[in-house]
Amino acid sequence: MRLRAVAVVGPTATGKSDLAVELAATLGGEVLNADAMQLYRGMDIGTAKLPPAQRGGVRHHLLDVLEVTETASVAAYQRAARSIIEELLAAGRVPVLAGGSGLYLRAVLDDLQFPGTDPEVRAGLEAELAECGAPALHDRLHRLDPAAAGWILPSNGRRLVRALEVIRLTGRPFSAALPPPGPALYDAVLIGLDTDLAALDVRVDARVDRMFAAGLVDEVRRLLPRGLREGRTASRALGYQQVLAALDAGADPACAADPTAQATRRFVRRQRSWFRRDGRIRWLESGRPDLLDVALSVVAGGATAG
RNA sequence: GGCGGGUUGCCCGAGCGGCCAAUGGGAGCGGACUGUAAAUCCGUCGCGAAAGCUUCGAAGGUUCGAAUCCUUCACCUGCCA
Repeated sequence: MRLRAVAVVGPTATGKSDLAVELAATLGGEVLNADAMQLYRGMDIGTAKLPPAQRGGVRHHLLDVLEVTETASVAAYQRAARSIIEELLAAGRVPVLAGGSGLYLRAVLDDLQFPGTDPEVRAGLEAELAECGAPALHDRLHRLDPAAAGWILPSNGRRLVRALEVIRLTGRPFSAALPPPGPALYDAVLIGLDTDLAALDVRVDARVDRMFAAGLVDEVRRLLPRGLREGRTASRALGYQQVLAALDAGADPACAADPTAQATRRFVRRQRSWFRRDGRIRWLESGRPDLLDVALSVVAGGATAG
């Protein structure tokens, strides 16, 4: 069998991590995390990070590589992931990506190029956004780069800031739009795990309950002195965000379970709408008894079991 | 027992005679997405394809016209006893 990368994708709570471990174990590979929040050291329970004991002896990469105070970055992730993938392939090992961060996955598997960033330019634009509002930025973008202004809504401050930042830094229009999925790099096979929405919702609820029972609140408390609150990305993670809000409100943090489950259910829907339009993904029913076998045959090449 | 305040669409909550199927937020449903992506943002959201129909605790009433005014009833709630 020729050496190719594998990516296990799909919404939360479908069993991606477990399948990835099994695939890696069987194929002689290693797992690469493709989940923006599992990048963080100390964020274990709430991100459903596979505990070392459950990694089946398979080496995992890109877990615990950021402090909660650090802001995550797709571009940095892209560089790191690619360099690991290339090393693995060179060593004859199969890279198995697993995660639910759609943009991160595409950054690795597609030819996306992220123009640079500059903290000062960014800060300036963000200040302007706060003062003048998004529509003002959109007006400016419209003058500088009508194409970009056409596909970024006047209300989306975040993306307007980024577009203007790129233009200022590169002096060129920021016309980059997400390309339609082409052949994946590393000859990657994309395996999607999903199941009936109602069933998924039930699994999400149960999973959130388990997280709180397993000590998510304590985990958040432990991360506070390490700067969780100041972390731009980490403080927004599902569960962590809700526990922080409860603590701030002087409420019982255990009450954060409900909003966490709710937010997670909404997240699942966003993930689906992201992955759904990637025609390269071979969707498999999460939890089917022969999952590993079917996945292996998909990896082996084009088998139409499904 | 006495004097108040309240009851609005799945939830919270505006409206206080016509411009109200009823501001806004949340949830739900759908969608977008190139350096915070578990982020950010958009649409939709009583029923109906439409004409139109049925809503603002209940029943009456006043008015050309009421969620908005009056009466009674039910329930919730504040203060004084």
